[in-house]
Amino acid sequence: MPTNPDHKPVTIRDVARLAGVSPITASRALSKSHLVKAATRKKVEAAANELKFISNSAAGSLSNRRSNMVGIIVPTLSNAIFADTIQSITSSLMPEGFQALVGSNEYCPQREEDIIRTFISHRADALILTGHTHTQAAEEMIAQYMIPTVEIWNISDKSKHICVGMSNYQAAFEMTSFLISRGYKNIGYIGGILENNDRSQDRMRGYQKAIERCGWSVDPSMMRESAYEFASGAAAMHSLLTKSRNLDCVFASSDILAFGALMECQRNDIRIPHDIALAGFDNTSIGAIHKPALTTISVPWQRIGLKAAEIALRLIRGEAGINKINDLGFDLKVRDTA
Amino acid sequence: MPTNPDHKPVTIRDVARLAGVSPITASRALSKSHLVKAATRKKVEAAANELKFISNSAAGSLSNRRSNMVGIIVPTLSNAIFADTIQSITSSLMPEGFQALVGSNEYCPQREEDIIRTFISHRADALILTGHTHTQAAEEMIAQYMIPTVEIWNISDKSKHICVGMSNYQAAFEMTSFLISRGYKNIGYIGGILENNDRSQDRMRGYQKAIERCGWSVDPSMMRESAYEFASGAAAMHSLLTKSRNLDCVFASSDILAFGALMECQRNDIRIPHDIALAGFDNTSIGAIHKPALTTISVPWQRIGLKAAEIALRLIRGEAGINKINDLGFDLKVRDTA
DNA sequence: TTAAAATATGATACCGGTATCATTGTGACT
DNA sequence: AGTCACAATGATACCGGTATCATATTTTAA
Repeated sequence: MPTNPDHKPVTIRDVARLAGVSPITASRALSKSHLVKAATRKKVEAAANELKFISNSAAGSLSNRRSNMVGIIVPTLSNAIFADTIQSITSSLMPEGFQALVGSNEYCPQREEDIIRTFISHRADALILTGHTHTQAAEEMIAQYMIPTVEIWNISDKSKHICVGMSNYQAAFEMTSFLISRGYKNIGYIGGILENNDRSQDRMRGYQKAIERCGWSVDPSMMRESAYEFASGAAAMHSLLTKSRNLDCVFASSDILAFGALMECQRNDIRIPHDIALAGFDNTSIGAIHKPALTTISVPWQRIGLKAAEIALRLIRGEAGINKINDLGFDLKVRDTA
Repeated sequence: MPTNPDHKPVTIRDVARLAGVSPITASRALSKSHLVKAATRKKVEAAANELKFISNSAAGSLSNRRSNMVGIIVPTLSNAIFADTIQSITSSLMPEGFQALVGSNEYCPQREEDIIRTFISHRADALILTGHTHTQAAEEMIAQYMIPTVEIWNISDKSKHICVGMSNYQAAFEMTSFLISRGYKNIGYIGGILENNDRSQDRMRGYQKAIERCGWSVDPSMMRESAYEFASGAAAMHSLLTKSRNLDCVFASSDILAFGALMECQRNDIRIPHDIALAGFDNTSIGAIHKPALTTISVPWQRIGLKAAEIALRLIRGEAGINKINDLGFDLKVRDTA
């Protein structure tokens, strides 16, 4: 099991020798097969098979300046929506021969910068980043090394990069407007941490805008900022319940938070939606199956992953005519809780 | 944004020229700094900084035969426990300068084999695989290219590789025994898909063994096999409820399944644990916060990730004296549902 | 003071693929 | 038969680091 220092892996030259051709021909036979005769290709393939040759892609990428790797950065893997996005990106990338480099920055742009640096060091052919919030240095590296970059999960015409996602602002606005239209007057808000998180910020803006559009004024005491964890959502709900007696509805900017809030209500024998209505955001599978089922915003994360992977590949291939903003929309899922 | 074909990235030679030293000295200054004078190192660092040099690790790994990448394969990212494991592995790897290559095989060994092949192609320095079930060809590749390999999530003395995890058999055995000790007589079982999944198989064996130890006989009509999704767990519970009138307890081999089962019970106004007791496996965060809180097996997935990363690094460094089987144990979390 | 050892730097070659250009077949068409 | 276009293969060089060994410089020891 300890690494054997004098172990020589099979090289393309070994394959070429066994097949009786030159190394370049062997190389071509295995990658650009249309350039060699079928018979030659067969011989080379047989030899490669015989030796169980696995091409060294470091050597390949050094030569042709393509690493066949795409770097993906999400805030965290502990949130199912990001894990699922990565899943959908990687499964689009793999059949095209691309390997995903995965990193999570824990909502910290500085850490994102470090990850981008190692991705560039590995000469990732493209980057897929979450949101618009990056450090100056990160943007400069991306520009200097000219790495095609796609941003997912939020859209904005202010971004330098191509975006694939939906308007978090608009979705939060519509959900809040919907809640207002249902007659709720005192709508609390439980949002994610705002710092360095444009999605959280936009969702909060959407909530505020909808409140203001009714001529109401936004009441900061009805709003909570909390980490994306069940327990934090529960704590925020607890705080809202104790501070606001007339609360009749809560909009949580993530299903995780909504679920935490729901649990807190159950603990306090508050009936949902009878006593307090509740809405979430993200449409996680748990919210759909739970009873009462969670009213939420359905985000097309799977299509976001597919589209982001597709665009990344097109950028790598130098294709033109790619939309800068790719709005995949959202769905207001009205279910039991509101 | 389209790739500029005649863009020359900064190389170590550029840095060396600017610093007024040879390329090798520049290389040493940036990696093995103890071999150069402090003043020289300063000059080189300044030059690298000035040019915003990012070393090409493909070139480096071609030369020194170390890619600084570790390949990790889990069945899926859609299950929080695996996403969290990857999170904990990558955050251990990153400070040591290693990049994670992530792949998911969707519980299919053939796909795992393909992923391993691309990992070897990228010359991953080590592999971290889930469980013991691999194809013959995969084992041969690993042996031929002598890739240090760690298996996580299950332990077995039959495996060729180093294992980090816990005994799924023992845990299921103890949970079932606990349920029996609580007086339940008709314990149903909802397990994961058995094919190609040693964890599922071992958990089922543990359940069966505990039943048999009491002199009871295992009743296949009390057992269900289902995919790891809420909806499948609910469906399995539905099936159990309709087929087995005297069911008084259900052991689900995963919290996801248990949760689906719980929802199904709520839909049918079956009170838990009053009418039917329920136990899960994995100790996901949702089970802990839910009311009633889920009785389950706590698996130290975070420590599994840390330990696996640590061992992978030690294997890469050629250290000796690493335990073949690393049993990190488990905890029976007795909560509300049983 | 001088040899020996240790430190610092450099020249060259090589890792293992493939881009590039050159060469040799092969058939088509005049 | 001869010219041309094209298909198939090969020789060489290069991608951008670093291993290896050689050389120059300084320090230590005798």
